[in-house]
Amino acid sequence: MLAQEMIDAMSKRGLRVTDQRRTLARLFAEAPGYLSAKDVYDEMGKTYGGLSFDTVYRNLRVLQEMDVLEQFVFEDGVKFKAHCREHGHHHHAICLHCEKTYAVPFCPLDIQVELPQGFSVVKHKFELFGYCEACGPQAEAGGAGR
Amino acid sequence: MLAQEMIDAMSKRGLRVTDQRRTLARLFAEAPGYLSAKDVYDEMGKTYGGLSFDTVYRNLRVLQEMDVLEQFVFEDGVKFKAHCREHGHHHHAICLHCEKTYAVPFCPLDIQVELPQGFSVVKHKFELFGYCEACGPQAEAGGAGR
DNA sequence: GTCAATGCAAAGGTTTTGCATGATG
DNA sequence: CATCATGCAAAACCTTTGCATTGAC
Repeated sequence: MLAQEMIDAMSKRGLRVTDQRRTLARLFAEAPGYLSAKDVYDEMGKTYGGLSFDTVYRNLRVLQEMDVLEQFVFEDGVKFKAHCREHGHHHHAICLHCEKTYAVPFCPLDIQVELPQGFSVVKHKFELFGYCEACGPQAEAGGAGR
Repeated sequence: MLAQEMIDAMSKRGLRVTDQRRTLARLFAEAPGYLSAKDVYDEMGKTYGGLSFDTVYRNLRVLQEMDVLEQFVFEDGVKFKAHCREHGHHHHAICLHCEKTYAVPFCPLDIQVELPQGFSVVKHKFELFGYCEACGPQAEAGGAGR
């Protein structure tokens, strides 16, 4: 998602386009992978001296509620990335090194999965973790495993 | 997993079997679903007056490191349950109402999933969320969704 | 000018750590 | 009786909330 698209989305929904939000949009548009609230705070802090944590949280939340950002609960905390442009239902392969995500069009539920007796599925998760072509398995040593 | 098995596992690994750990084992052996640290604290607090949070956390961590307990990161926090007895690789269907988990023997990776170019998989998740036969879809209203 | 966004301060919740006390093997 | 587990207190951490000020439209 381009920074401009995110900004337009905010504007269209009646949110005010501030300097900070422009920078936030650019940050996520350019980020290769996921960013935690702290990542965002640190990165934005370089530009904005008196930046405060609550503003970062507020903006992350607003943007997530607008579907501009996607939230993902990692074992070491919540992180965000720009909403992916992939159309239709799909899943993700996430690189443990660069945390970039790749679309996986296949969905396990499209085939006949044997469910527990009488279980009705509401939601499902299917995620692959590993190393992408660019990072390669050699990245494993210093990887972001866990 | 039976409470006695958990206790034996602790003993075997040189941990001391205290009253509290016995109760903890029983609690997880009897719990239908997942328990958060707070759930455990509240439940154990009924029996132990001066129970402290740090002890609960310490024991949960120790038991998890010993593979007696399984940890699961829900969107609303970390929860624990007794390690499941299912043999071999499998996945889980989790009831959003009672949080009980059911084994799903099928694994998506057993069939030919088209992966991103050059992606090497290290780990994967496949989880189903919904309502089990006992709870039924009617539980949805008061369910533990989110 | 009006209303939303920000910064500041403070609070709430969760999890961890250090140290004296008490219980287990 | 040596050591580990516990309770207590306090801290660290993450996230949220209320209020005055600043800035966008």
